[in-house]
Amino acid sequence: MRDELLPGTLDMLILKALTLAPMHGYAIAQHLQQVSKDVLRVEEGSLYPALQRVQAKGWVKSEWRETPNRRRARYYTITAAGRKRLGDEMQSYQRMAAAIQRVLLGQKG
Amino acid sequence: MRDELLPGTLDMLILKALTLAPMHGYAIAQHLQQVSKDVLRVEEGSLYPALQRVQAKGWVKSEWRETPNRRRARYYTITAAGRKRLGDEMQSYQRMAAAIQRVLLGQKG
DNA sequence: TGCTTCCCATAGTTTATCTATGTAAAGACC
DNA sequence: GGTCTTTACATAGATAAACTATGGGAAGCA
Repeated sequence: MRDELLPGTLDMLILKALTLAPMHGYAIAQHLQQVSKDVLRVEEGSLYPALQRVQAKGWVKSEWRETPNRRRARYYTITAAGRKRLGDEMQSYQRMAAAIQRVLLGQKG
Repeated sequence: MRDELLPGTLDMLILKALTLAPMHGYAIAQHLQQVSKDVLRVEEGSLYPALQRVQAKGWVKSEWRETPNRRRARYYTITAAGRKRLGDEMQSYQRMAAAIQRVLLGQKG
């Protein structure tokens, strides 16, 4: 197991965060860390490549804006395709998480 | 999300399976698939490298034996270090799985 | 002036999994 | 006797994801 993140879940978590509001990268990381009670920590070296990834797939779009603090930041917005994708990923994830629980708890198949 | 497995969980699942009994690779794959109700499918190209990985770390040991079918197979047994490791990995996994659920369900941190 | 926080980004490495492929033996079927 | 399926192990090469390390810059505060 890695340290701060379950591999394969980052894109999903990013998309989920963006359903609440358009956000810049830094805010996404803060949000995930806060909601997860400090369990999920997204390194910048994971976050920004991931944002480029999901944008390249058409799941989010982005634009430069000014933050409330008067700083420039790239705001990401989830697209319709992104919402569709999020639904698929969540379903797949829940399926696997439930399956793993069955294995770990030693329940009968 | 990948297709058949949550990345980062395979070693843990293998170790968990081996707490039930020593098993050969093929049996481990069958066991995981069955207990997970066909959700978890471990490809051979993932399984055997993983078995070498956990053996190299000292979490399992192995020996050639004869199966009930009179075939030769390499049986893997979990070690004390492996049980310790399994406990750590399960705890870490449960922590992250719970954190991800909080994000996906939109609960407050 | 210097420190901290906010914010973006990339290069290079590591790790994990998958695809594809090869070997081989047992048993069933024809 | 020949073929197919199942059981069983293994590796090479590709792909993808995440990490470490590093760089820049602007705002605000001491």
